[in-house]
Amino acid sequence: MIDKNSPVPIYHQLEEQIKSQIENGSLEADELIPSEREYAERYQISRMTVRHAINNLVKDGFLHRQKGKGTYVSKQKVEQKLQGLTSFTEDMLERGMTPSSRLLSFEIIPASQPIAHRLGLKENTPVYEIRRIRLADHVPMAVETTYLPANLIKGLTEDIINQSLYKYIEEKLTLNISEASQEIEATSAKDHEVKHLQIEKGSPVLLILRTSYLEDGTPFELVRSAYRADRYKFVHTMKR
Amino acid sequence: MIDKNSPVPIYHQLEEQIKSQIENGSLEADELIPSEREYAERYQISRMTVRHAINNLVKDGFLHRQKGKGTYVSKQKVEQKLQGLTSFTEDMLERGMTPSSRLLSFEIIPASQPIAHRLGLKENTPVYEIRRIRLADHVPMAVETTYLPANLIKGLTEDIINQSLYKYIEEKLTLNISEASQEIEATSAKDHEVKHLQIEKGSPVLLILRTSYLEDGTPFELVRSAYRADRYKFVHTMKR
DNA sequence: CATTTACAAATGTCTATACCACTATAAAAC
DNA sequence: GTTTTATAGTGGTATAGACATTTGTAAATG
Repeated sequence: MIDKNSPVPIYHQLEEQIKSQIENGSLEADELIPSEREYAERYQISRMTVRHAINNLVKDGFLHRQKGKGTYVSKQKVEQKLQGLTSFTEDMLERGMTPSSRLLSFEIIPASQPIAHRLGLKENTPVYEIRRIRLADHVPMAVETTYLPANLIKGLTEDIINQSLYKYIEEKLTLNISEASQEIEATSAKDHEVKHLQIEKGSPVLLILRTSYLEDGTPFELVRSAYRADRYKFVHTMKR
Repeated sequence: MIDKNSPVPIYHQLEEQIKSQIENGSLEADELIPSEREYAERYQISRMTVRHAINNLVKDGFLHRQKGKGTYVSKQKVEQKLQGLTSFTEDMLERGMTPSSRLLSFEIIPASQPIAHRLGLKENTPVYEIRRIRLADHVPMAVETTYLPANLIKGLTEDIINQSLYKYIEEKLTLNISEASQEIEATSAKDHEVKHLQIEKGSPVLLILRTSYLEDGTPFELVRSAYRADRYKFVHTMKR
């Protein structure tokens, strides 16, 4: 079960083991899992290592602790997936749809004041501007405009943004994407959105403005998306 | 600085101290904080205790670690507040507005199939149904319908929901609120929403459907909110 | 029988130490 | 001068033990 000589840390092995026992049902919801001391004894590992594993599972909502009693398995939530910061492509694949894009424009422009402000740049700093129609199963889903600081996200090409921008940022540029903040509102479709999304004039659209950050807090991406309200619903979870 | 005899844990004291140093600027963004060994030496505490404190701050996005180098202060995000699961009242106060409510109805009804399903109940199980108009600075902001399992959230009164429902659940019922999942979409206002929100027919509204969970994963609340799109924007952050 | 007390078991906090992997730099070798 | 090698410092993992706090139960007490 636990391989002490494996390069993968013991706490992570135990974590995965408990998680799979929850998922395959051998540990049921509301059930008390073995105590920390029992895990430690059973696998001949330290109790602190067991705590490390269990703490991670508590943080992710799989378990919850009760002092003096023990650690219980939490019920599976209805929306267990589709959380966290994802790209349009990742999002659509999760929903079981086939994502594609139609590129409207791709250029470097000087940042306007509001865009510069949100990206923490000086006005007129060069930024990539990428305008796209996003499709799901070949039907227009959203019109999207992305701004990226050209001095930070270097060497962008059409190929890269057609593949995976996040993958490029994380693997080629070795930058750590940490989090994003979003503003979500409802509006009526503007003229160009009516055209691109093939909807009636005045139809409601879901407007999402996202600012994404690297690990050190630097904003690296600003995305304005206008989604067809009849085809898209934003889903997320949040902690108390 | 650190009081070993305090009933508040050492790791928590250190956590608060570092956090306040970040907030008052004595630790600046991108700066390397003292090493774990240095904190341990300086306060004569164990390095594991220091790690406990730092890990919590990393989890909350105040710091980020880099193996072999050290631990850095992260830049403050623009939207640092207003994250996490909050009530309408908490939300409005954060936004600097004065919240109030107008109760439309408050009764116990048998749960319809869709409501029962989302709350993990059998059909016709009794649930509280609370219909309210939510106001901010005395202007209608949203119409809201809340469903609560009557067998779980016992003893509800009008007084309680006019005060703080979450406070009642957490303190009087001693239940631990853990998280919520939300579905957010844009629609056109229905007739009754037009009336209650004092908006034009066909105006866009932001529809939020929230299911809230206790620590053990039990759903305890279902809320359907229709917000005036011209006055409300939903803001949140999410981790990669 | 009811109440109090004692105890066992669980998680929570904390210590002191050890070794690993990674990074940057200084010293040594070429 | 350039390359290699050693070294020191950092966070990452792991150990073995100690005591505190909370909870439930069993035993002692009234």
